[in-house]
Amino acid sequence: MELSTIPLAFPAFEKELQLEIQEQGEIRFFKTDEQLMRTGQYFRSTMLILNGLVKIYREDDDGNEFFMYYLQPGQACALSMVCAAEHKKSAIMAKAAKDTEIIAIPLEYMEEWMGKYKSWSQFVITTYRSRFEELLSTIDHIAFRGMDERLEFYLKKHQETLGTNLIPLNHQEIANELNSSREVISRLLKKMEQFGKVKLNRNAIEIIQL
Amino acid sequence: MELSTIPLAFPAFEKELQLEIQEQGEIRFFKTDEQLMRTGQYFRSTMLILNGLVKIYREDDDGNEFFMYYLQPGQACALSMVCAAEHKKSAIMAKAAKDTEIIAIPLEYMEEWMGKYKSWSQFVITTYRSRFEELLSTIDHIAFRGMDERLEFYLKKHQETLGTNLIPLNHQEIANELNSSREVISRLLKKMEQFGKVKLNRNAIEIIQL
DNA sequence: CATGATAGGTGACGAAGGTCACAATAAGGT
DNA sequence: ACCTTATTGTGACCTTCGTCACCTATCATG
Repeated sequence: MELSTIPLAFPAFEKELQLEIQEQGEIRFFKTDEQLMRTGQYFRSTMLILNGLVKIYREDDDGNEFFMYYLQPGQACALSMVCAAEHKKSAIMAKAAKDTEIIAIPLEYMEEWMGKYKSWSQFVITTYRSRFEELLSTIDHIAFRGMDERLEFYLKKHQETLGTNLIPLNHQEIANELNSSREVISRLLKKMEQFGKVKLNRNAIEIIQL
Repeated sequence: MELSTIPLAFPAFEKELQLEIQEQGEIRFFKTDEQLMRTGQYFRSTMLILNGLVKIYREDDDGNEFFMYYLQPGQACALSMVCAAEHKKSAIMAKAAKDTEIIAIPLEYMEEWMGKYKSWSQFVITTYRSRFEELLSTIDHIAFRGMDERLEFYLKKHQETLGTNLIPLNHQEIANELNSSREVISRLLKKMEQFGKVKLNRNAIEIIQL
């Protein structure tokens, strides 16, 4: 299986790089809702997503969590790169949003390939770049916008990423990810329903139009 | 002058890279409080700080601003790298906090040097990495902490960066940078003064102990 | 179909922080 | 010294959001 999925998820990599990844990387599987990394962990490897979907959270000392973004096949966890390179412990959590297959690249190869494969260094740069923009937009939302707008944005993002109008989450889960409380989310969703923006079902939210 | 300041600010660069920077880069001076870039601008170059100090802000559509971090000599603006590379317009503002000298590197060299000079690609990665961490910590503060803690953190950062206990800012300026209002900052500062953490002067705050 | 268990709804209340109006102090120039 | 202006202090009030208490609706399972 590895023979086919690496070129599929990372077609831009040189053939030799793909082979090295296959040789040196360690494939791991995670079922939906399983944690790929937890806060406080040290990394000695970075993770490339082969297939599935991964949710990245920030977590503070008191256990509050906070959704940041999704990782899709062909992407890598920029945080794990940062942490691995600086020998720092993670302050993030990653959870499988679907059944997910990843390949873990040990730190030493990560560094070595930077000089050896142009497509790898390109990939690392692009990863930082896109996550950087993601973070900036996250900051905008929490700094400048209220909970109502953040909720809409959150739903929109899920709609795009999951490619469906039916978001399979309950109010409590959304509240956790926005670092808010269930009641507040319930109230705001109700208001959105009155405006015809969504339709509320048990354990799912159907997006009509945002 | 260029002959001396480039190696001084960027000692890790290869000799040839330093020479290329000097040849292709354009030196620019900014006086305290002058803007280096404004929101909405397109970049065709990235900026290296030679000396002085630069403040980086995020700005939203309604003109609210929001302090993110300082750039010191030897550092580069990661945002300008992102924007230049993606041909997107800036959503940030940069302002000289002291009289500042920078050198602007056109996009084409930025790309070319990535493959040509190991120290350059190393530098770009490190720049992303450290700004990334800066952003994460910013997110933590606005997501999980109240205004009081954010204010203390803000003052601490200024103390370290400026290397002095006398922060030359008035309440209005601080409020803008924390995206709050003058009255709130005044009240919180007063409270901190009562706790013996700071001493308030007109147009300046003296840090006693945080 | 009875009974928990889980999800969602709602009102009351409080704390944080934004806004408004205006008073009280400096600082600086003339 | 006096006037002007910029800065800071303060009380009243409002909105948003978090929290508590408790209720209702829905689902799954025996």
